Amino acid sequence: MSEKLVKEIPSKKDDISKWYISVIRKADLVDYAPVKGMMVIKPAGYAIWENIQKILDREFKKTGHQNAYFPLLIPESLLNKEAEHVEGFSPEVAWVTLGGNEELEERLAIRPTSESIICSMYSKWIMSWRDLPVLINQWVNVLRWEKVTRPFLRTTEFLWQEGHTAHRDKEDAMEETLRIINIYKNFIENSLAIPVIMGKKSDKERFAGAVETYTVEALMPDGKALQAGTSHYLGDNFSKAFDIKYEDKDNTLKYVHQTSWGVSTRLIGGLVLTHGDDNGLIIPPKVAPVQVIIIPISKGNWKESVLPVAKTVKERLENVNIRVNLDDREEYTPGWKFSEWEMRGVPLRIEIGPKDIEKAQVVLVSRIDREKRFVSLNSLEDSVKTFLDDIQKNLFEKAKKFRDEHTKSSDNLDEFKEYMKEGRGFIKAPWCGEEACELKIKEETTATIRTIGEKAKEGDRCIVCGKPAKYIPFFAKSY
RNA sequence: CGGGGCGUGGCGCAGCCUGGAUAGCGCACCUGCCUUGGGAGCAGGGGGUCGGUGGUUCAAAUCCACUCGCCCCGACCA
Repeated sequence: MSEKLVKEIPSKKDDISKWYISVIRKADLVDYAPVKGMMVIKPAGYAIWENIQKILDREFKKTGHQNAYFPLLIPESLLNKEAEHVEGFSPEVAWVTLGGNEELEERLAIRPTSESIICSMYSKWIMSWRDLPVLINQWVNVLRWEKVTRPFLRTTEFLWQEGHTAHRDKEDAMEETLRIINIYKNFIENSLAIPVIMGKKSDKERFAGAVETYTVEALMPDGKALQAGTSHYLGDNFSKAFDIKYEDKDNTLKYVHQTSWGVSTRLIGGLVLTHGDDNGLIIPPKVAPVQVIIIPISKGNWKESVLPVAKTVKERLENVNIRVNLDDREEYTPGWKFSEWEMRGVPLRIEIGPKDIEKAQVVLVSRIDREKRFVSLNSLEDSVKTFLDDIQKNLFEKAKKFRDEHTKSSDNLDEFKEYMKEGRGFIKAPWCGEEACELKIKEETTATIRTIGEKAKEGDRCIVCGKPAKYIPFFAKSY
């Protein structure tokens, strides 16, 4: 696997940024659009998103959520209602000021997130404790005027799902917040094969308007952390700002407690960075639009001998719901096709040639390391399923090994700085809980608290100020 | 938003410094022959006006100004 066949892709190790751009474009996931910072998600990329949606949406529905759709445009007066929220988002909001040729009386924000417009509706809809909880999600686009963009990882417009729920009290809302962050963790680890650490954000890193932000953070191969999903407990901040009250069993009016949560197309960027190699993309089987590519070895009278078998193999796999393609194009050689489908990230390849026909077998080849399994046609379906499962598992194990090897502990600031300079990665270090110390670390290393981690033990001292530590956060540079 | 780099057929680049004739190369594409178990070979062919605008000049891909976009580092950012 060391030899590099696709020479147009720069080495991942040498220059991960160039590698990333090169891979997503050669694998045909994305193209640049005419507007700065905006991208076209092409069919190969969008199909991954559809698979992400399918799996997550099922989880949301299973836990009682329903989908709805709220408008793209938000009146300025609504956006301004929750003070902290406005402050957090106003630098990156795009505005509509004209309707046709008429200047609008009130500017309309293109949603950067939908808390405000959804809360304005909730205040109309929620009257009684019997109306609660409200569990609504929407799959939509949002717009944020980002200064620096990179396809999938940070774009001006992106696709996401945003869940917005309302509950009777803190306990119920907090339970929801945690339920969702666990759904995210399980999905990202099991389906995307990306290990994450789950935890709370510090006050400084918290979502604008939230009481508590829970996050799942993944470590990318360059040692930087990627925020993969967040789930916020909003308390009654928004219900007070938007006047969302219900009459409880005890005949008193109470404010609802809310949550909001989301994951975005950024997950695709994380998937590419985590699993790809110098031959291109590797898509985990569970979300791969094409899980198996069949390449007939076009030799001699292959159209009469090999091709019919290849077609049968395809049908048999389709019958057990495996997403499979047959590349029977005549104009390309098998070797060319191997490289091409590897670059596109198809996790498993089936080769069928004259030799295999004689032996009533096919050759299965893993995208990860080109491990070959020669399997009997009789056991085709089971062999393929097993191999796909193995690939899914191996991708996760590989990523987890990397993550663990790049997670260090330190209780000494100089050592901390050394670690950050060299390999980067997660560093666990005791912290007193003060923002001043958090800022100092950021100034000196550019690392931020990704999650505040577990509670510190008796005797742990803050790595910056030396006072008793409250937590052992995970620090890292971030995307 | 600050510093740096780059925009030339679909992609990757050369040419620019030191202005001058038909803008060149590799890949991709089209036609034909021949091949096919790791990106085959030969022959023929099509396609660009040099990111945009303005200027200097007899003459601009090349010099100057402005502008748009992309990439990297930083700041900012859920």
